Amino acid sequence: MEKKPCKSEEVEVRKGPWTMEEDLILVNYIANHGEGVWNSLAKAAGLKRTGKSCRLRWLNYLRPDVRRGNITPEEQFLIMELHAKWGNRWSKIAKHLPGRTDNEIKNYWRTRIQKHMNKPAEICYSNQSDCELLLDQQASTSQLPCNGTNADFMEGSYSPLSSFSHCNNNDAFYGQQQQQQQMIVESSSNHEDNYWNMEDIWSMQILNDD
DNA sequence: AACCGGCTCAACCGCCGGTCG
DNA sequence: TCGACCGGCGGTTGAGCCGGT
Repeated sequence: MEKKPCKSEEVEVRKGPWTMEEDLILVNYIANHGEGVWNSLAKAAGLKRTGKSCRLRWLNYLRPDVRRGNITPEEQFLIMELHAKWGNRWSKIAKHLPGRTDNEIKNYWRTRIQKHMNKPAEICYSNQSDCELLLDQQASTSQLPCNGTNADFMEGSYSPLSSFSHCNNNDAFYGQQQQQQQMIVESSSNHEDNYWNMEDIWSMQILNDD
């Protein structure tokens, strides 16, 4: 009874960046068994990771409906509007941006929006015109990383769905995957052998799924 | 070409509330 | 009722990338 429970099993807990093998194991396991108790899942899948780490990796990166990069002007407007309303309630804000994670929104806010907060026009953005003012400022400083152009947005011709219309697939699940893969391919075409994208992960998962 | 500083974002940390035995 | 466990959340960190000098 002197032995502390579980301590001996905590010896080997991996931290740091996830490897492709770990991603594959996690995706494969969830595809076959679904999400469950994360600590148990980590052990059952044979991952030397904490349940928290697995959950975070799945929710922020591996989940098939995660959209990555290319925050659209409308999303930016929504983020600013909801942040003005709720403050740093990132998960609450994320619920109103399908496919976006709280972590991504949080990062986006801190790196792309917060640094401009000293500018007077950005202090109050409770309506569309305020947002347009901000977007106009950002356009002049080339700070807007998005698919749709500012001109599209200003002229009202831009639609948040239009950038993804090529993915209008009956199978929403794989449509989102394709959309995600395309974005990743477009944004990181110079990745070398040490990198991989969700196409790699999911194609391997599909192969292993039978 | 090398160095440096700023930027980005994946991942971790610590805390809190809910649930269950 | 209480303690252990778990998930969720917001804040923070650090490695890698990139552009400027």
